[in-house]
Amino acid sequence: MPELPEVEVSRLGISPFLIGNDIKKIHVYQANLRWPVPEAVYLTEGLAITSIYRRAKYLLLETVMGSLILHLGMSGKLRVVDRTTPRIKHDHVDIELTTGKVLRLNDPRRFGAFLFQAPNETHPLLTKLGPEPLTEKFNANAIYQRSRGKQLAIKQFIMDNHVVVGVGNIYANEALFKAGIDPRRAAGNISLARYQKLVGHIKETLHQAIAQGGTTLKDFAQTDGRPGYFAQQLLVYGKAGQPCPQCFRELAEVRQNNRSSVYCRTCQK
DNA sequence: CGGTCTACCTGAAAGC
DNA sequence: TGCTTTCAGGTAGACC
Repeated sequence: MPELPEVEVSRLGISPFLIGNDIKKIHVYQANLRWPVPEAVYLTEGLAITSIYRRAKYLLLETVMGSLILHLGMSGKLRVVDRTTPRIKHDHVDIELTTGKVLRLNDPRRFGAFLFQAPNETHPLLTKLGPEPLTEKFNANAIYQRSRGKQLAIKQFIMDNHVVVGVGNIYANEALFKAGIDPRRAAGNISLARYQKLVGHIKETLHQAIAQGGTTLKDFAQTDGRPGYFAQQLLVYGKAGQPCPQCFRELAEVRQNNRSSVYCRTCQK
């Protein structure tokens, strides 16, 4: 499922229901997510959620005793429902509030996570992450320098969490198309000027998707339970064999590290 | 270290 | 129709 825009949209969607309200009880129906759910999550029962922020694709719900950490993996969804709403298949975790609302995590593939971090600590998973893509810390100069000497394909380079977080397969494809860069090109073989273009397109693409409520394919629903928006304008992802939106020649597809890359042989070099 | 590959899990879709 | 195979938006950790 979710790429960064969906996670950000989820954050915006759930915040009004959660911030300032008390956690009544945490219900873990399936503790075997990507990592076992730690007992420490129960330390937050009885406490108010003071803020919710996002780091990469992790959501952190803060209380004075520590933060609950959520990750949606490939198939996770968050919804805010009434306490009495019956659970459905793959509803694994409920964060029940004293308001009668419940933040409910549904995740068929269980690649998601529900973890905890103590106050003034950073969970080990969050310590090695690269810059946020929508901040100044992610800029052309920095990744140009970092890419020198690398034979790694540019697509894999920008999907590396140490380089920049939050660029998943969909947006890597889209941004490379907009920047006119062949996804297979060696990262170390790309000029600063082209990195400037690429960085701009990554930021723009993510901004657009957030603004439109997150790209919605089959797995995402709005956090208040309404179905999500459908198909923002993706230019190339999932469109192999169809005409390039720019030159109308057939879009090609290759696999890189087991992930599909769709690109235009003519427009991307 | 840099780069590649597997593993985790379910379900939809495609192939036969 | 039904069985088998492939693929899916993530990413840590093992491996060479």
